Amino acid sequence: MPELPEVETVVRGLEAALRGRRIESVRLGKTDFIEDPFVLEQKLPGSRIAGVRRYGKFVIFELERASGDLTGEKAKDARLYFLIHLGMTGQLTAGRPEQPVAQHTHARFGLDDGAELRYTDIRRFGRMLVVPESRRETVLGSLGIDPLEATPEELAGLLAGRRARVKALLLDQHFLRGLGNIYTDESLWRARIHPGRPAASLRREEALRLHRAIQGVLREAIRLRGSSVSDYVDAEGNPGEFQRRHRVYQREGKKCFHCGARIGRIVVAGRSSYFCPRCQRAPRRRPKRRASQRQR
DNA sequence: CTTACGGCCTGGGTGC
DNA sequence: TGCACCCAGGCCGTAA
Repeated sequence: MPELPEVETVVRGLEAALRGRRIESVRLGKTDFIEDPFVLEQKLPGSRIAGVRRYGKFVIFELERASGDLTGEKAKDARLYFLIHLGMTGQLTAGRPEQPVAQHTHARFGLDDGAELRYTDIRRFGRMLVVPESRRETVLGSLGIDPLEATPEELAGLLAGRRARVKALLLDQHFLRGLGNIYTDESLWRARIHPGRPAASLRREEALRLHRAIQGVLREAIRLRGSSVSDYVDAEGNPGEFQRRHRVYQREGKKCFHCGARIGRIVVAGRSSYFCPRCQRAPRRRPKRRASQRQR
């Protein structure tokens, strides 16, 4: 499941392999995950890949249109953004066109050095769209801050005053951009915070610990080239290694690396949430507002 | 506005 | 061999 570290790994691989290349051809298979397939076929051939970047879980190809076909007013849209969200099972790989084509490969882009960029996606939960500069904000503008760029104060400030459960917020791409189920669970375990805690109930010290945990987990995961749980592979088609370092994710019933208690699973924000019931204490049951009810 | 929740998309894995 | 069912992440609509 591509989250921030996986997308970052893919982007670094693509950047190294594709920067400066010109797209020569586009071949599409199933297109129901593409906003407008015609625009892809129309705009991409002839474009040069000026750079490949990550924004949240999006891969962004910065494209420069050949200068010849641009005039006057349109020049400001000379820069196009080719946005790809890998969804759950999306893979973006760069290789030789003669390599066998994997099942569920729905887009192939021929490049001017003879290489081929391929998009493979079993579930097609991914997304693909081309937007001009002027529409970039519409698509990406509502996303939250990048967890690797956020300062401890920033995160603590955003969590304060929110009644939603902390895990729901961490998963919300409009709150933080880039975390998914694996890295929220791993971060919360590391910070020893129960996923069901209301965000506002976190003490300052806990919020700072969470910030530290998130950045630590993400940095290590990037260093190990992401987690390959089901389908994820990097730009060269190789799996990552961080799944070996998972401490709670999909470890229900196994021993906690901290305390030895059995890892539990509950549903929070509609997602399976793995946690250690001893290290990550459950929030107090909703206090019934009876004056007579006393604590402990 | 905020929050919670159910449903939808697709197809691999599982259990019968 | 078949088949119903569950689940995954993101998103959207609805209700409180």
